[in-house]
Amino acid sequence: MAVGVIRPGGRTARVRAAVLQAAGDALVEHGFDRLDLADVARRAEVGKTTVYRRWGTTARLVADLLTDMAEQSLPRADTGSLIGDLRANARLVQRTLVDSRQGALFRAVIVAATCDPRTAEALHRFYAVRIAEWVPCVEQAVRRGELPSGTDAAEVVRAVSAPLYYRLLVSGDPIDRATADRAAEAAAAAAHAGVYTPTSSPN
Amino acid sequence: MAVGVIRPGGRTARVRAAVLQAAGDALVEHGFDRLDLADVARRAEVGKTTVYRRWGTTARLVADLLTDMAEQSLPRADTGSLIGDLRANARLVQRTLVDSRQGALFRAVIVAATCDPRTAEALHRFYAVRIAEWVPCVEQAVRRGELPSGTDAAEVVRAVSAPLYYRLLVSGDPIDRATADRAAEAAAAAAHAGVYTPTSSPN
DNA sequence: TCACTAAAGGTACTGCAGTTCCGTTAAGAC
DNA sequence: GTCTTAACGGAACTGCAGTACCTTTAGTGA
Repeated sequence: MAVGVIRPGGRTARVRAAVLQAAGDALVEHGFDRLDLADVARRAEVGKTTVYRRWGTTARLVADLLTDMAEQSLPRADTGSLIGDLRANARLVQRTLVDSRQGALFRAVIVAATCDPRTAEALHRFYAVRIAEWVPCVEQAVRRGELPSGTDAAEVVRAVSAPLYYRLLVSGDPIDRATADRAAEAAAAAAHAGVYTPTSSPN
Repeated sequence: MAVGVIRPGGRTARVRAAVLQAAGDALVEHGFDRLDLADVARRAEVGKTTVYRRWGTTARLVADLLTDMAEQSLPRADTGSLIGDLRANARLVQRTLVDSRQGALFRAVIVAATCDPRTAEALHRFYAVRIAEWVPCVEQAVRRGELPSGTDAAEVVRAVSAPLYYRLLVSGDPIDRATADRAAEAAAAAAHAGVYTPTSSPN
């Protein structure tokens, strides 16, 4: 066998899957600050040396978890109207952040990103993928004439999520369905008013 | 002297001030994850035992730092128009988050809040104070007839900050002045459309 | 099926964050 | 001033996260 050949098949992949699963569980239970690689190894029934060798730090393990999460993207909605699509997106984000497992996981992952540049990059890629998935909703609305042409679609999608993440991380206010709907309506209203077109600057 | 008397004067206050200053410096330099109480003690020229005894953990030290920060609130603007006031607020937040010291400090403090419930409470109080400071801008706009009566003023103020914090913590997109202005305009447009009135649900 | 070696596993070690213990300093009541 | 004790300080200790080193397992080309 040739020297330096990478072996992704079988065991290696199995170990990665087990460790990422265990890492997710540990993050949900203790949060990122109490994440211990030896504990992850125990849960994954894998040698702790392996975890330290392949990932090195908790932040880089989370970065790998994120690239894994980015691959399982959820499909966007297509309700036929902008507000319907944005509301569907807002409610999806709301449900995710409120869910005890997913919410804890997202919080942990965002914290991890502030500790390591590579993890931050993985997080930004993850959200770039998620946002790109919903961009067509806004582009369709522009084509239907619901929104001014030149509207920055990605910015509209970001505007829907922003108030929900703000509550999760900053203000601590509850994230209920009404909040989600308001976030969708606010983004739609601002887009209608032409706030997200590059040229205009109303008032 | 009576038993159990608290001694806040002189030394105790001096130690607290020195430690909080040192904690801020350390947070800006290393971030919350690499915050070491022994290092803080060294910077503050204070015994490390003292820091461990009075604060115990890094998260609780940050909580104390936050209550200290909440006391030095910045005055709100009064430009005479809603969009003027909101833009002033957005630009203030933008400058704060972009500033290398303040930005790092806010990031660290938000991370710390995810690690300890008491720190989270301190963070939420801090933002409650900051938001309350700007609420009158929106209330004045309602009185001037710029916005529908019944508008949730605090929600409008939160809506201005949300996109900026979303970029800081989640998407990683740059936070420039144009972003700040757009955040202010979006909040104003949504408020105009009646999104932040409890009864209505446009569309 | 065999030979080669990438990758995993086990165990003993080390450094340092966090604790304990006890002596010292100074705030504040009288 | 003087006495009490809250609060600080130094130094030795401990437990565990992270490392080093060597052995074992199993993926893959021939």
